[in-house]
Amino acid sequence: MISTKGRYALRVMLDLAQQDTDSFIPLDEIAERQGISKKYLEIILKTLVSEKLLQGLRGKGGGYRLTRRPAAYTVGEILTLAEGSLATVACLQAGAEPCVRRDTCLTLPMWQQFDQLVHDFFFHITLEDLLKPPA
Amino acid sequence: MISTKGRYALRVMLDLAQQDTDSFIPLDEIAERQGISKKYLEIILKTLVSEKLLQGLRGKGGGYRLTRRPAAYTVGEILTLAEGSLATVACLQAGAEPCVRRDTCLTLPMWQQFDQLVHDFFFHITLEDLLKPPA
DNA sequence: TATTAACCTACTTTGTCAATAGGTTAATAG
DNA sequence: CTATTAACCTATTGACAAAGTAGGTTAATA
Repeated sequence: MISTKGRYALRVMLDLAQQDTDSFIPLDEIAERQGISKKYLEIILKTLVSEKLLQGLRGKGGGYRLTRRPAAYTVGEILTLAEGSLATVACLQAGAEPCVRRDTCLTLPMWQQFDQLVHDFFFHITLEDLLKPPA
Repeated sequence: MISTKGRYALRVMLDLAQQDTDSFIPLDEIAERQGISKKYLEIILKTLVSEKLLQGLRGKGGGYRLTRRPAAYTVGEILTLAEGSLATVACLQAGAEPCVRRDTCLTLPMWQQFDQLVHDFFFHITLEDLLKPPA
């Protein structure tokens, strides 16, 4: 289950991509347009800025803007960043301690296969793909 | 992210399938074998019994047993039951109130597509598939 | 120098996950 | 019959995260 953090992050990135401009767009504007709490968005954008997916500029005329072309962002990287991880089960998360049952676990191969599927799906969709009207 | 509820439910069903017997197996045994808290398992099995995936019998010689052949259970149905839902995003859950943005949402088609993928994956794996040693 | 707007720290509220505790009912064995 | 077994049932707990709030600080521009 993807939480609001991931979904909001994605919507903000798309919102910025839609504006199609090089100037900075203030958070107030984005929050209003998307109907998301301004203060809450702040927290989410912080991560996106620190990981260089967005550039932030303070003061008058400031705001946020993309650092790359929309085609150069994958949905997977945005979600992973905002959510912390896209792993389906705890034992497949990045820093997980090795599971005691991993050698005999009948379900592990299935989870691994599914994780691969999830990865392939989200890392092959770019922001640009989502901008195009659905077929 | 699948919680312990779903993962434990699946492991219990597999455990019972592995025993390959018609007699009832007490929860104590399953819990011990799987290394899961007995009391916690009770809660999970309650759901599985009420939905007829398992049959429970009280008293001496009692316990739990499958109601069908392992090939007649899909992983999807077990997970959906234990987790409540497999929906990826809130707006695609069973009783969700219709989203205000659904007509203009750029991400909705992607979530729908992903949900379909998840469904296809888990509802085409049976308990029997998992019993076979991985290739 | 006033205003704008990102940045930063801290807090609150709500809810779920995971588990525990203890009692009640039903089935069997002696 | 009665003791034992084991499912069934209700309630409670602690920990943690999700979602959002509040208010102050820094940096840029007009």
